[in-house]
Amino acid sequence: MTAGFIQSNSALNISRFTPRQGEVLDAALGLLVKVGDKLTMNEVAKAASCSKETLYNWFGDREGLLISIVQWQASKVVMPEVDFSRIDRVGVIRGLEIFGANLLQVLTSDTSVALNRVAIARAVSSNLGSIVLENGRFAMGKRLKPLLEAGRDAQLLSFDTSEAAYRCFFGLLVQDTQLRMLLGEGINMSAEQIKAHAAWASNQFMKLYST
Amino acid sequence: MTAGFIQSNSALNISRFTPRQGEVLDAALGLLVKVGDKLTMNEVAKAASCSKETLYNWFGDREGLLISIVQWQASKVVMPEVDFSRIDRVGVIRGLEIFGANLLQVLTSDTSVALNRVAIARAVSSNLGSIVLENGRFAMGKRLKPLLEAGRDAQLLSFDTSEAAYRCFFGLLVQDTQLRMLLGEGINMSAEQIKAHAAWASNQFMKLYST
DNA sequence: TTCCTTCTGTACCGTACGGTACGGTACGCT
DNA sequence: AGCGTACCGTACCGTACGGTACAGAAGGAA
Repeated sequence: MTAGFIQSNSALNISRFTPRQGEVLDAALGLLVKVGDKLTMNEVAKAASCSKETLYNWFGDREGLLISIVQWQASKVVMPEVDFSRIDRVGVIRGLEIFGANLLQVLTSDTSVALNRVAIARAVSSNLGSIVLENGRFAMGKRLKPLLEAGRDAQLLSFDTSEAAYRCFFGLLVQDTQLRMLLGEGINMSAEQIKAHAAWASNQFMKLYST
Repeated sequence: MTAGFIQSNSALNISRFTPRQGEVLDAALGLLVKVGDKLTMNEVAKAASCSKETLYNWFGDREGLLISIVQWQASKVVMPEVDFSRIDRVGVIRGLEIFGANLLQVLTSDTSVALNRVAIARAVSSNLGSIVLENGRFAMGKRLKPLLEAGRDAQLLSFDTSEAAYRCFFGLLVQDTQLRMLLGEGINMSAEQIKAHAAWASNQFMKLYST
């Protein structure tokens, strides 16, 4: 059980944005965290020291800018990658703990909260929600499932579908934390608390799914 | 293990709204479910066949109207009440199942999703989020904890705090369902699926917390 | 009847904001 | 040098929407 971090989108941090566009999107993201959905194009242009016309040339319209912000952020998130070559019970638990701590860390970050807020706010009339879902929850599932399935192959875990097992782990890990943060409750989890909770969730998960 | 339904706010369905105000709030709620946060005062007035001036007289401003909608809806939600006089292992499980099924039913309803969406959208600049939290997640905890504590008193369950146990049950029950619905994923759970999932969650919960 | 209260319907005001136009500048490239 | 491209800053337009004002209907009390 070892190793490093991988980009959440494509291998070599290739994104569809130029460096300058990245700067603009960083400024927009920072603003989004501050003011939420009431972010205006004027404010973005001012904060990024670029003209509104450039914003519209690059991103089309406000919706396109928001989508680009989400994709830009997703291209920056890194998650741990695990090595399944030599897997045992302790390795599975370690993998769950590392993955869980990282996931919880991301989900409780200001950035994630802000992006989910705006995606939820616009979910009725936009597909921003599905993009967030795709780059967030769905991408996470694809990361964890190999570990779960390796555990099952090694006769360490028992479940019908890795999807169901992932959802259960997610529930144990996140509980109502994310929703409460989205609703504005000021929850501050230290790195230690996050680690401890991820360890607890991994432990509970093993109680339910280990052979 | 028996019995009925209680109002989620005060005993006798006394709310701070007149019948006519309730009609207006019902119309507003229906509209909110349809169009989400971009609900306008003009639309509400039209849908409710009342004048804008009346809306402002009754509810102060748009924010006040939204708060009133939340409180109006909360005053209509009913949850099952359980009888703890004769409690045993089967009774605890039954209580969890009934409670869980009702909670999941509420959380996956169009109304709940719409209200949570608008509360989340405005969480940065308004206290609507805390009101939703108070009437939703928090009120639910107060309903379930007596059952959990009765189970502990009867030596059937073991946990440190009923809060932690409740959060774990919530996690097992809701998992990522609510977030995905908030983000616009069309999840339709039939009453049977909800019941089955509540039973599964109750069962898993007992594996973790029964003595 | 007259007066008062409460409500509806509509017209109106001010402003914020998405989107566009355009002049001016920096920096290539030939 | 001349030209094109890409960008900044700013002024501007149109509209949607929160909030207010007001005229008049409905009904109740005297």
